[in-house]
Amino acid sequence: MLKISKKADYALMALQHIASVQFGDITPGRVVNTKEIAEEYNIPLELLAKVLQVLSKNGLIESHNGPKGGYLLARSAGQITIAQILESIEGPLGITDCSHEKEGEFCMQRDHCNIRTPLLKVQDSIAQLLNNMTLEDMLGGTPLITIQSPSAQGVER
Amino acid sequence: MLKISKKADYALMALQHIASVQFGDITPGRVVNTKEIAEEYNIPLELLAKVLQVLSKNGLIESHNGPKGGYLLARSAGQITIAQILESIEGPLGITDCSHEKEGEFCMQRDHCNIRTPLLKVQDSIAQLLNNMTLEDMLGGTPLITIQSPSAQGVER
DNA sequence: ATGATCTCCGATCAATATGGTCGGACTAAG
DNA sequence: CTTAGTCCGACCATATTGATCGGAGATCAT
Repeated sequence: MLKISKKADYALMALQHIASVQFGDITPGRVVNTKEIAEEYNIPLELLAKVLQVLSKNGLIESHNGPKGGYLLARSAGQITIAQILESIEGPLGITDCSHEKEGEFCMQRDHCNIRTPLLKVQDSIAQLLNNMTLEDMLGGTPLITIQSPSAQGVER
Repeated sequence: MLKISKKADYALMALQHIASVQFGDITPGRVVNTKEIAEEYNIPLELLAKVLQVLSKNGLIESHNGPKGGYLLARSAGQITIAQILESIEGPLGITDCSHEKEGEFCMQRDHCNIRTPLLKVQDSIAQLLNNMTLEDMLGGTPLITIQSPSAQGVER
């Protein structure tokens, strides 16, 4: 339960990769294209492309067209939260259907609903959790990808 | 994103209702049947029935067959956690596909995966949150349902 | 300047999971 | 023994997700 979609998974992997390349010590500032990521992580190329499109559209990354083109983080890794990434792909956080009810629309159970308040509390807790975690935290937490470079030039955050 | 299924919603509503009846001051220990819950909360009868079957099968509630039959909480409200309820309906908690990988099966991205560890951390936090919240907490948080028929115990509305 | 190639982009199709429904089996009261 | 009421298990329709295809735009090499 509460499984996030594959697309969201791919988005996280891709952004982590872009961040590690862009802010790494090997080739800082390098532009990275879709194909590179897809091959590195065995992600279907076209699907990943679509995911990156959405991230670009939502202002998380910048796209550069043409040969030698690719993607670039729109802001620093510390300024991109997990919540922002997931919401870009899967839409706003909502444990229940009635989380974002507009004025005038109610779920069929609303009038006698007994679980709305406590569930919203749970939702807030999760939101807080995801908002306090950034891409930078992900870089530090796990061993970074290591591109085949014989001179292992210490990769750190 | 991270939306829980309707069935899980219904399960929570039903259990909250059963608990509030069983441990309430009006008719303590009363058995409550599917129809009563379905009508009270406008839930499709047959679907709710299926949900309750699963809860019964998983040992959260006890079923009593025949006329005057119905369901009863298997243990006290304080001993039933939200996590147990949700997992009964939607299966074990798993943010990612690789959360419960058996020995020998790996996702296609596993060898270079860079997000597994941090995501598992997030998952643990959510699990802790859901495990620390019980049905009893839900009873206290919201105004209890009020059956509007002090005289007749039976058909209303 | 121009061609060609490489990139991103939008619309389309299949697979899975969910929401919802139907008829049968059992139990216990009258 | 009859009968009404309950739980139970298998079935179908729909919606969301996963994956795919061809086209438009931009940059570099000639």
